[in-house]
Amino acid sequence: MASAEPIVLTPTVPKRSFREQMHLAREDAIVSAVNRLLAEKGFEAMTVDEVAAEVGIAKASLYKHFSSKEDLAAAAMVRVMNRALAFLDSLDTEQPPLVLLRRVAEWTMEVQLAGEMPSLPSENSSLRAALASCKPYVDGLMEVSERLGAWITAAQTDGSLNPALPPIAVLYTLYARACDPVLGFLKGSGLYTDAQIIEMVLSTCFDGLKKR
Amino acid sequence: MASAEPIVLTPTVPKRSFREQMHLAREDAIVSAVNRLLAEKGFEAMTVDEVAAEVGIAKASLYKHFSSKEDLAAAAMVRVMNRALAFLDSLDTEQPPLVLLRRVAEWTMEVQLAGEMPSLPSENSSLRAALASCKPYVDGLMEVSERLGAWITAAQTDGSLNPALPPIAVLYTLYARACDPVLGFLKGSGLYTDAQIIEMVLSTCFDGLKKR
DNA sequence: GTCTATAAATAGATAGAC
DNA sequence: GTCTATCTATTTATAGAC
Repeated sequence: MASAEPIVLTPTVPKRSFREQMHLAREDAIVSAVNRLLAEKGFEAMTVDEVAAEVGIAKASLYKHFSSKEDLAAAAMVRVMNRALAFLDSLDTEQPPLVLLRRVAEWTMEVQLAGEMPSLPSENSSLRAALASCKPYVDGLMEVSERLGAWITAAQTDGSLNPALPPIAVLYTLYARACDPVLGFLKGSGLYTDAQIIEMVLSTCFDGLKKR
Repeated sequence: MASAEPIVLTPTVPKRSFREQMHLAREDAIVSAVNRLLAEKGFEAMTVDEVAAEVGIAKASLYKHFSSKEDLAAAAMVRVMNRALAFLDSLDTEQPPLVLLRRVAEWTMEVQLAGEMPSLPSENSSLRAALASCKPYVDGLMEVSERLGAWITAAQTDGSLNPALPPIAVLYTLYARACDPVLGFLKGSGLYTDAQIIEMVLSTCFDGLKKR
């Protein structure tokens, strides 16, 4: 009968929630390591052994969380995309669209200089296919693209952005700046602070090399 | 005695020259394949087996010409550098320095769209070390940098290039445009011709995204 | 879910015949 | 110098005990 059952001091709901939190925390640590390695050496040069070593768990345990190296990398890409969306949400949309676009470019460069921006997979990498069939990634990318696209056309309408450029060219240019090797080059020169580097690249991006 | 020696109908000098030509032709074919694969998938994803297959020779034969994968890639990088130097030599230096710089950027983009521009090795790739200790490459890179550097300062002096930018930032920006993923993005969209793509990226590079 | 141990495939590089 | 065959190390991924 029911009266024979012992009193349970730790209810199952909080307990499962705690376990889930632990689970998510562990996965977050994994994704962080992947993200860092992806930024440092790219998908091909990154090994699953390195990831496991950096997280401090056995490689086999990794595969309980993610079923392949591509899955691992895709999770990191999804997180970056979500970070981007969160940043877009944090912006004051009352500002002029050009200012918003500039803030976005600035943010991507900060992320890159922090060593947290995964470099793009080359055109026919196995990661490309995995990303293309990863709904959270594709959805996130589309969402970001639509929001930026709206600001781009708005900035072209208000006359601050060059209206001769197709919006898609502007969008791709901003994406490319997020992984621009110029940042690493200038950082490697040791001549400038991160802030100076970002200012210079923002200037070349929005104002161009020619004198104004 | 000497009178007993047979008459040699094929002198050794032309024969060795012919053999050397064959040798160089073979090596050129190898370097071409490496160059193409390097442009297509990067150093890490390129395999020596692929190179051998593309050239149509056995892998072991490759290693008679080049002692390692890094050597193979370095040879391709050296050739690109020499192509760049040859292009610089072909320019009419009577033109304004800004025009010269624009022509250089245009040329690098043409090479990239032709699938012949090797992508940059990531910061701590094994290729980096190999290149750093490859004198022909380092010398070529320095020569190119010095020539471009002279044009950059000249263009800043004559007021056509933004004088607020450190010349090294301009130089690195031009190098980065040579491997700009925007070209591949736009090409992949299928919306524009190669000439249109180059024109757009040249515009964003020199004129910036903002309206002038 | 974590571990140790190992499978299975592939990489770069070499041996040795011709 | 070119080939076939092989070595050695590494890599992705899994088996199976706990």
